[in-house]
Amino acid sequence: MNTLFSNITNKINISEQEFETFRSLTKTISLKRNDFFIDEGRIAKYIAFVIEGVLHSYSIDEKGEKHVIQIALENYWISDLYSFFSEEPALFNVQAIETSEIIVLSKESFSKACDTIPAFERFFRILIQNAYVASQRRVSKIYKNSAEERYLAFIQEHPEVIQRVPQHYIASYLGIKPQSLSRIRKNLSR
Amino acid sequence: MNTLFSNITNKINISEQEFETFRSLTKTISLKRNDFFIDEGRIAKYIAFVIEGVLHSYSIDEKGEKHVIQIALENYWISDLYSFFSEEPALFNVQAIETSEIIVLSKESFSKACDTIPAFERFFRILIQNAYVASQRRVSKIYKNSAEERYLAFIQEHPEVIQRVPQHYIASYLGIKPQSLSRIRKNLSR
DNA sequence: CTCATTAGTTAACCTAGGTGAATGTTTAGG
DNA sequence: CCTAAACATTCACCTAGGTTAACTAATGAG
Repeated sequence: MNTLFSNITNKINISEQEFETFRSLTKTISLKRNDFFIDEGRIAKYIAFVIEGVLHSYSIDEKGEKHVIQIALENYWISDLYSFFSEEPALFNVQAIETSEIIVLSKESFSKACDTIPAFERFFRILIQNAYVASQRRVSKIYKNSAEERYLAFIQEHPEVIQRVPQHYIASYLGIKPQSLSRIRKNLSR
Repeated sequence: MNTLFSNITNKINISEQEFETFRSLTKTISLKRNDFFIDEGRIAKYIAFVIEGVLHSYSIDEKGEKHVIQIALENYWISDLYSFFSEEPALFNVQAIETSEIIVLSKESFSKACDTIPAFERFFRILIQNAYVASQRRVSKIYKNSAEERYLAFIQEHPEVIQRVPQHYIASYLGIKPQSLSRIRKNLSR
């Protein structure tokens, strides 16, 4: 069962033939643990769909601290969408957490896809829209909930991530230090 | 000089004629201080462009706390874009801070605009994209900077807002209590 | 014009989460 | 299969920002 096909047809209606046309515009690449897919400061030429493995996006601040933005495992799209669409330098790094297999789409192929299959324009609008909503939810959660509440919500919403991703990535995603996550987990375990 | 026309032509190329077509799909409405433009829980039927005045979007959490998401003065678009595009109930309220004049576009008119003037599809993709980037920047700032740093950055980036909007809106936007903003301002003034 | 309401300030005290450092545990890769 | 590196835990101490509450200043509706 093709995971990319169902990911797309969940959002827009396209025929298998159209999907094949789209698929021919993409290529599949492998990444080893810690390989970079996108580098902060360079233009993001591709967006990726994760077939196998886990990637994450993050930025580094002036104090050298890493801040995880997104953790993407199988069946998720990841990139610096802003850089991809605007062709401005990327604000984030995107890097593999474990050995991964991804399908990548370049900006040119994206344009071709939109030209030949009009529904794709809408697909990518929805993709950004979802990313936007996710980002807004995140702002809301930071303001409304304590780190402990955010951690509990994260476990609920992403149990698979908890299984597979080292804890300090999750701490960073939640906006706290690994030590603090440790403390929170300890309190919860009583 | 038409502020809406230049707002649009900054992002896409359209003729004056096309703009007039677009303009005929919109209507202008006035809001008094505290009037609601969008209610949390109901579908956002419109997006607004502010001609005169100030609006803000916010949500209320379980503890009854208000959290300001966006403050929009002249020449800004505001709505619950997620609700507008997905036709799901709005996550936010949008309300006038002072007496305002806005141009509104309904979902149907939006579709018509996209059908008759293809470039508009792109215009709205860019609108969401910008909203998305703004939201991501906000997450970054919360994680990377202290409340004082965020306040200083806000003054830099939005001096007009500081002039015109009561301080507690800004405190809420920054994610702190009005008392804390007062304290920060006091510390800065030495 | 005026007064009730809304906005802002200050201060004493509290708490969630950061810091630094020591210690234990896993794991990737030669 | 071993070991250096990466990851996780714990603890003592610190600090930014929250809380409560009292007080002052500004302002808009009648």
